[in-house]
Amino acid sequence: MASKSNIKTSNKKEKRLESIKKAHSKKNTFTTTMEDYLEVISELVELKGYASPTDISNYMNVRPPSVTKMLRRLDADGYLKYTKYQGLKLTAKGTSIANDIRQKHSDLLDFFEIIGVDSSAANKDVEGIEHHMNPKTMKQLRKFTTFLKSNPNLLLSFDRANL
Amino acid sequence: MASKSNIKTSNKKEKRLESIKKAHSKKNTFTTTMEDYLEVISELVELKGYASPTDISNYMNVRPPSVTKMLRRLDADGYLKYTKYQGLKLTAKGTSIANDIRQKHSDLLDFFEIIGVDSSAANKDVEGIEHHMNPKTMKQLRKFTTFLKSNPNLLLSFDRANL
DNA sequence: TCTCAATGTGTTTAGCTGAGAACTTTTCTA
DNA sequence: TAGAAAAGTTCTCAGCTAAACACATTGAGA
Repeated sequence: MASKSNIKTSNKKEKRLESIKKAHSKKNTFTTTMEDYLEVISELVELKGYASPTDISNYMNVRPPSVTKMLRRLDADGYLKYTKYQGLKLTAKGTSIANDIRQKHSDLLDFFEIIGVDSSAANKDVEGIEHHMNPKTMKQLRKFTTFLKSNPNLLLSFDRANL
Repeated sequence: MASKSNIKTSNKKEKRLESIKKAHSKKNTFTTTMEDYLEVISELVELKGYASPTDISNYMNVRPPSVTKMLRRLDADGYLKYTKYQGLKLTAKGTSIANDIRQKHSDLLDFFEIIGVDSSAANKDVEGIEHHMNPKTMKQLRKFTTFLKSNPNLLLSFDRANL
């Protein structure tokens, strides 16, 4: 009886530990939505020097309360420094991620243009896939695109075949 | 006063209509997870002639109750015919989607192999992006891959440059 | 200084995905 | 063929993401 009871206790403890673990690991989750926010913020800063919640709300097509919530989260996770009513500033960590994703975006667009996808469709696809490409894969793609560009005759013959 | 009251009523009616609309449109949502299930099911059927909940559970890395739930959903939305304890059968609609996604998967793998992404990384990326590629983009990519394959010397010079 | 637009907060809603426990059905085997 | 084992199902619940509404607060310009 005593041992059975101990087993039960042990199971409970395990469950408790597991939920604590989950609760903590949650902190580290970085979602594609967060990535999108960082991308938009970085572009706004480049465009007009700052990024107001209202601007972000417009570009992300979400309501201002959602923006505030996300800004607090991005701040808590160290991607930017956000002081209410005072504006925000990307940290090194946030800047790095924003640059990464913007680089991916433009590299992918580049490639899609080369293979003849019209820019409207290309943009749509890129937004979907840019969050799922490993750095290694992007590196290869970049190499390949560079190679293609350095051999314009190849592209010309593809374009001819592609009529 | 009467008019104000009318406006309120009108707003309420609008909201009611909107929620009805949402309730109905919900039916049409098709998620990437559903697409994954269809893909796995289709592959299992090809492999061993049928797809049991346990098999699906293994391949999807989820517990059986989750599988049952998804099967009921896929049935309700017309992607397959599912009779409990009796097995399932993809409908034309479900087959078409499964084929589409499997085609995308292999075309993307094909391309990644050509540009020199190792198959482990390639597989991982493909799983992420296959759900986000438009048919038009895939068509162009397919054309491009075919073009490359029909000009092996191009690939050779890329491989040389890529050492 | 007062007002109004912008911004922030707390709370609620909605959806997706998944899991555990307990039960039912089917299958296997002794 | 009975009865145990395996497979499948149902019910209930939880975690997470995302967004909206209602309301409170702030601050900049008339």
